[in-house]
Amino acid sequence: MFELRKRDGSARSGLLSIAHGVIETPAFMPVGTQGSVKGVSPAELRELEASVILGNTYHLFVRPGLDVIRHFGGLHSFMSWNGPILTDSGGYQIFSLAKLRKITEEGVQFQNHVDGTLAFISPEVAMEIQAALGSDIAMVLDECPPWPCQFEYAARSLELTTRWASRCREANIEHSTSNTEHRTREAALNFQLSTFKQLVFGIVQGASFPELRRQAAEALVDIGFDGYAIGGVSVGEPEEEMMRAIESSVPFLPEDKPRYAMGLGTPPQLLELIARGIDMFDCVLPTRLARNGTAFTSLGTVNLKNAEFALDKNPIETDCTCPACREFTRGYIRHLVKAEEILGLRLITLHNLHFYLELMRRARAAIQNDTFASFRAGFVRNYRSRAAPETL
RNA sequence: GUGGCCAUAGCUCAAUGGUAGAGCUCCAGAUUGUGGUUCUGGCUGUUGCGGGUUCGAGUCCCGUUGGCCACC
Repeated sequence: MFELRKRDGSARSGLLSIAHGVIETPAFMPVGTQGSVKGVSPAELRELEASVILGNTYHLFVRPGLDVIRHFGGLHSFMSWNGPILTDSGGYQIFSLAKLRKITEEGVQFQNHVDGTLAFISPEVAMEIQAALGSDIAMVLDECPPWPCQFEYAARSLELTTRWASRCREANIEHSTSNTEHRTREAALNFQLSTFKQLVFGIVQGASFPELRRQAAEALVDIGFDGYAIGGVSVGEPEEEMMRAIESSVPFLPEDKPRYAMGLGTPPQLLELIARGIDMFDCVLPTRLARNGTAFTSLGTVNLKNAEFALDKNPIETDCTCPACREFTRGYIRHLVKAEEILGLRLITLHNLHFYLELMRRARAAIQNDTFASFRAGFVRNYRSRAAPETL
């Protein structure tokens, strides 16, 4: 259940209580696509105070597959993470990774990107997989239209996505009951999994068309979900268009349910989105950029591979309390990255996740203190990307 | 000492006698429901040195220096 505790303008702070814990919002969810936040152990995630992580239905379905996941009693047990998990439905990946997609009313047939095997995912299958994964929050299967996208295509796609959302809702209810019976045969280890009800979030699509976004939101609210995501953003569109998609969706979502902007975003974007009433985020930027040597700081991103850091004895960010900054210099981390030492990627990943999670903590505190607007303005003013001032 | 082979970008190597290139390194950039991948740019040359032949030499000839191999 979601308890909205504080508002500051349109920004909100709340508590989302789910099976494996409580999530304070606004919240950032580190992405753990294949049952692992790349390079980071569950213990480290706890130390970073990550309250929820994201797993991916598509990837885990393709590999290791449902039999293995079931054998280990679900994703929590498999990866040894006992905190909340949200699973993406795989909709986005089918469109970004898989080949030979064939979309029908029933579902999507595709060739997976690992070994090319043909597979089929329908709304019911997506929910079955997520039930087997045992995630706290499941996402509906959606079609994520590309950008740019014609109105006709977006409208037709949205109708299908809406029908799929409805089917996912029904499938979830069935699984919640049948699951309990099934799970009682599992080991005691899994008892907890059998006793909770998986939440389901709908996904607002509609590309860049405000009228479609509104239709999408209203249709989802009619069906009734535990939370509402905004999808079809961060697919290459300009930032203004992304913000417009958010602004044309949020007003039609209920106040008392969490709102999740999928796949976003840069630190300034997160604050802009919080200011527009978003509660949850996931984004690969902190982890992916880390693996390419880019670290987030309050002044913007720095590419630690750059020669200027070779002799730098400062931490990535002064006063940062993350595991990387407590012990290591920029010069050393630069060396590790240049030498392709795994530790370098890990340290920057830890730092970047810390940066994102700390940003959320500060945002929550600011909302509590009714100072969010000035906090946001101050942060954004301070934040500059050396790489690309316009985009990061 | 004699004979042979070799010498081109920081490295490993290309280049019919006709505008000296590639990969790696290095220097930068991209990355938004994952992409340790990948992609995109950029810098670098007295072609070991000195002569000669030629309209034109990294390429052919002579000398020389250095390296490697074989044989005394």
